[in-house]
This record gives sequence, structure tokens and C-alpha cells, in this order.
Amino acid sequence: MATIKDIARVAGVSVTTVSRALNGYSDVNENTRQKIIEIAKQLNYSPNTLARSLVMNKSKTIGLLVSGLKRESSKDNFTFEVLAGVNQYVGETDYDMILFSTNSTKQREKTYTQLCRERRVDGAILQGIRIDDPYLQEVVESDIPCVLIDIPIESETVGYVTTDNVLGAKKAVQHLIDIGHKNIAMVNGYEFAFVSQKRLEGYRQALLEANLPFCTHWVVDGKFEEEIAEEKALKLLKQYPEITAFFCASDLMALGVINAVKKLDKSVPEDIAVIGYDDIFLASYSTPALSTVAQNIFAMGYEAAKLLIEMLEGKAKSHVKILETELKIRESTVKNHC
Amino acid sequence: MATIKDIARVAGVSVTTVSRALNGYSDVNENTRQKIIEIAKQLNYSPNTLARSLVMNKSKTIGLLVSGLKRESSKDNFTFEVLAGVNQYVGETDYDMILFSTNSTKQREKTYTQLCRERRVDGAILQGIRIDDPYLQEVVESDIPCVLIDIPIESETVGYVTTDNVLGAKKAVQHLIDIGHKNIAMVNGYEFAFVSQKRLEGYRQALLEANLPFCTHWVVDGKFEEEIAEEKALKLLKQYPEITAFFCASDLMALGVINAVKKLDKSVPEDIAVIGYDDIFLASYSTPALSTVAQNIFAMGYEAAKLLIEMLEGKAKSHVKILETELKIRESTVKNHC
DNA sequence: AAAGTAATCCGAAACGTTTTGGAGGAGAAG
DNA sequence: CTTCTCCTCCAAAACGTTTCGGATTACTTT
Repeated sequence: MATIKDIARVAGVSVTTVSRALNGYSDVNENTRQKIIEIAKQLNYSPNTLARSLVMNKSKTIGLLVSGLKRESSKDNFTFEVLAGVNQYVGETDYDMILFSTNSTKQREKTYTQLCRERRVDGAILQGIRIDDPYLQEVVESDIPCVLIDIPIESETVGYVTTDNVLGAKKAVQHLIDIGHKNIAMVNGYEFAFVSQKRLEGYRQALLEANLPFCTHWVVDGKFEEEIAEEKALKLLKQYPEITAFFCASDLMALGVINAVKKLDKSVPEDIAVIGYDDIFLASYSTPALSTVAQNIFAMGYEAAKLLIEMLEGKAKSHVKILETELKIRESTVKNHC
Repeated sequence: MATIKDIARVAGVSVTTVSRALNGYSDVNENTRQKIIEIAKQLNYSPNTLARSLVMNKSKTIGLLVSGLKRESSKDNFTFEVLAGVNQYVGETDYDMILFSTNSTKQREKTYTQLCRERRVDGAILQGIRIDDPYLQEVVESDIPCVLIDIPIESETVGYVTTDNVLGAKKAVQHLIDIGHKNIAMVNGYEFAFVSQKRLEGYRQALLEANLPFCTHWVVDGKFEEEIAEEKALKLLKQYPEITAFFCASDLMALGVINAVKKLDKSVPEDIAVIGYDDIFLASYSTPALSTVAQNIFAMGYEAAKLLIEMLEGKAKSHVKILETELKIRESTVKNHC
């Protein structure tokens, strides 16, 4: 493969000149530059990024660290959409993306930090990492610039992007209230999840502002899983028949709740209204079509990449980016006739 | 960041010895080795992959070239599952994966080959590239080892993985025949797609073996799109009311066909049976649940990565891998009572 | 005692770039 | 004629590794 040396030899100049010509420095004569470019083309020259990175001490590469890259995770394509978003922005720059995933058989006992350091990525984006993952601490404490998705940690080298979960939840619950519901239960995700805490807060706020009582017994954790949500909702409905609406912290769980309702021979939305969160693909296809709070996950990936690269280039004004959500009203919520 | 030199200095040996110690060569005393390893740990040493790659002339990196990494492609999560599969296998080795996508704004006018050469990937996997994409030719003609997904090209440096599309289609159509259908139409993808050609072949074989007529008017192209399939099916049903079953080259198109049937106030599967191809996530969730030919797309990614890395290490026996498909019978096909 | 062998180590070159600190020459200004 | 400035170029060092071809020492074998 042709190198800069080959070009230098053919052009009868030094490697320095070739390097500077190709990189657009001004201290090389325009004629020489053209000649060099021409020769480079003829020799089908591609610069060796490895060598360049080595000497420049930066690789123009960012790492995407995910943990949800398993077969099963295609149900909610959260991971995929983040990835697509990151990829989109990265493609608009001269950076490339390298993918690290934990679900590798742990035979290679390497931490994220080691992977990042070895591959000399300039920065990293972390997605799907649990808040209690020891690696999270490690990465955050290392000097590798990184941006987190849906985990609010901020420092000199760390930023994050998330959505306005409080407001999103609030809008959903307010919608339920608007259409006449007064007894609204919530199926949350799980206690330690940042988004769960925020969505609970939104739920609470909406109730309080409408002068409705907030009752902790009406809030259950569904662990973001369809089956668990179904089970919990079933219990709740049996115990508190006055409940007429559910706010769920994920669409998948909302589908579970709908199943529960059906099992009791009631129907959605006539007897019980259900609203989800996420706007996964399935939401618009299920029957009844699911009302939900849409998060633009693609945008989260995009913004995460943007933020990271801005940080790397030293032109990030802020280290956090909060995206908006959008209420999507479909068939699973409708005016309450009670 | 600590380098091999730092270790050498502290240990009082040469860099050569450190390198050889760390890489497990036998010509270094076990005591020295232990001391070196100890020091390496203390200094929190991580090898610089860039430098290593540069001198070894291989990067232990493979490139995944996809074209379908757009927001919209989350409907059929083909791309995602391939990626997950590739990632899975790669994670089991000491390789890493770097992602290239064409949907980058073309401001960076670089071809795949250039990207691969610049980043010095050892090999590449291509997915979602159209058979008439000029880059395909370029990559295949270059000396970069690569494996293609669903494109049957084979050479010294090129391999591919695909599923047995002829057999898959045949099984689907035979199933329709088994349950009593005689007038079976097909909605294919598009003419130049390799898989479309094969599935058509399977359709034809099944008909012939059952002594049913093969009629080209009953085969239409839906371009793998839901709406187009719906439209074409509508026309077909109006023109040939004797049709009682559809074999579709993708699940998405099958959903379109079901819509068409509904528009004519007929029902699936009672009036018209429909079978799809792919087994996308939606297939099992739609009503009626869609019978289909399942492809293990995750496995395709996995096997592609496996094949590529075997090729790179010179221990690939064959350059092609053909995976099996599985017929999944759900609600959209049922015994024909006509 | 000489020669051979095995174990352990090391110097230096190489990989392909970028960058630093000038060098050489031509023309302009004094 | 001398000095300055500008333009164009270059030699060499540096980045962090691996590897080739010995070199040294100690021990065995003749």
C-alpha cells in the first residue's frame, strides 16, 4: 500500500512537504501541491490513520459502550435507535465509531476503561449501563471524556443527555385527568432507575396540581417488563376496583397492563384507560393503539454524539442536553364516562 | 499514560524484554516476568493498540458496513439483529468492531474502500448494500477480506452468508398447499434482489411439484414496502377473485396484503390465507398473528463475523455459510374450506 | 581446557505519520 | 551592497510497539 514516502520519492520532494501539501498547509507552493495530489491519486494513496493517531495522540474515534445489545432487546429498539442517532452524527464528522458491548462472554476480562484506553478512543458514549454498574464509576472517574444517556452525572469530563421525564409524565397524567379520570394508578419501572424517579415525580405533580390524592399503594414497580406489569396491574385492579386509568413508565409495561385488563373481561379504553411511555414501534400497531409519551431516542443518540464531539473539540457550552417529549394520543385513552 | 518504556525503566530491563514478557514469550525468566507484570499493574499500563497495529500491520478490527442504519429501519430490525450477532461473535474474540454507514451526509466523499484502508480494518462485513451499489464492486475487487450478507459472491478474499431462500419459500408455499389452497399468489420484493429471485424459485418449485400451474400474472413486486404490497394485492384480488392465498417475500408486505384483504371486507385467514417471510417482531403481535418463514438474522450476523475472522486467521474451510429457515405457523394461515 | 548448548537478555530498526526548527534563495528595502 | 522578509522546502525527532539478530553468562559435554 502506497505511503507518503512513495509519493515523496516519485515527486522528488521530502515527506514533510508531502504531508504538509496533503494537509493543506500554506507553506507549500501551489504547483508542488497539485503535483503531489496528482501523484497521490495515481498511487491510490490512503493515509494510515493508525500512524497519524499515534503521533497526534488522538484517534478521531469515539466508543459506544452499550449493554443492551442482545437479541432480546429488539423489542424496544432503544439501543438500536440510540446507535442509529450516534452513527448519524458521527457520519457527519470525520470521526468514526467503535462499538463495545458487555454482553461479550467475559472471557476477556477487560473493563470499559481498559478497552477505551487500549483502543485510544477520544471519548465515549454510555448507554444502557445500570446506575449501579461498577464500570460506570470507573469510566466516570477516569479522564476519558464521556457522555451518558439517561444518567445525570456531570463533571469536567462527563456530560449527559436525557429527556424531560418529569414533564413527560406530567403531560401524560394531565391528559388522563383532562379526559375525566380521577383514580389513576401508575406502573413504574424500578426504584433505582433515574427515569423512574423522575416519572414518578411527574405523576405526583400532576395529581397534586389537580387536587387529586397521591396514594403510594397505587404505584407499583413493573421492572420494565411486560409480564411483571401485567401481574401487578391485575392485583391492583382486583384490590382497587375504583381505578379507571393507568400511567405506565414504558410501553411494554402498558401492553402488559392492557393484557391484565382484558383478563378481567374489561376493555381498554372504555373501562380502563392506559397510557404508556417511549412510543416504541409496537405502540401504534397494537390494538387498541397505545397512547404514549414519545421520546425521540434517535435524537438522544444524535445529541449525545454531538455533545461528546463538542466536548472533545473544546467548544461545548454546556455538558447537559435535555430533550423534549411529545404526547401521542391514540386509542387506549378516551373520555371517561363514569 | 504509562508506556512500555516506563515499565522498562522501573524494572531496570530493556523495552524488548518488557514486550516479550507481557506477550508471553518463553525467553524471559519467570521471575523477571512476574516483576514486570507487577510493575505494569502498578503503573496502570494499557498497551497502545495503535502502535501495535502499526508495526504488526494488522489492527484486530473489523468494519461493519451497513446502509440501513436509518431511523426508519427500526420497523424490520434486520440491520439491528445482524449488528447484534456480529457484535456477539466479535465480543468472543480479541477483535473489535468499527461501524461505517453510508447514510452519512455525503460531505465526506469517501468510499467504503477508502474508509477501510484508512482505518486499517483487517476485514469487513457488508450488509444491506444493494446489488447494484457501485461500492459493492469496489470492495469486492479490493484486496480487503470481506463477507457479504445475502449476496452470493465468492472469491479468494470474499465470502458470504445467507439463508436457504429457495427451501424457505418452498416450505411456505407447500404449507399453503397442504392446508388446501390451490390458487396461490406471490408478492415478491424486487427484481434485482438476490433473495427475491430465490424465493420466487422456491414458490415455483412448490407449485410444480404439486402439479399446480405457475402463472406469472399472479406474481407481483411489492418493493418490500407495506403500502406498495397492499396496493398490488388489492389489484390482484379484484382481477382474480379465485385467489385464496398469498405468499409474501417479507412480513411487512404481508401486513400490507392483510390490509388489502380487509379493505375488500374479506377476512384473514377465513377467506384469504397470508404467509410472510422474515419473522419480524411485529409478526407475532399483529392480529391475526402472521404465519411466516423465520430467518435467524442474529445468527447470520454471528456467522458472518465468525466466517470473516476465520478467513483472516487463514482457517476457513469454506467461504460460504447457508443457514436454515423455520416455518412458523400462526393464525394467518388455516385450512381452506373452499 | 575447549567447545557446545541453553537460558536470558538487549540494541536498533521498523511501521507511517506529524511537527519543530531551521535552511536556502529571491526579491524588497535601506 | 547589505540587510530583511517572504516563500518554499527539508532533516530529524517523536509517537509506542514488535522483532531480528545477536550478546552474555552459566552450565554440560567432549
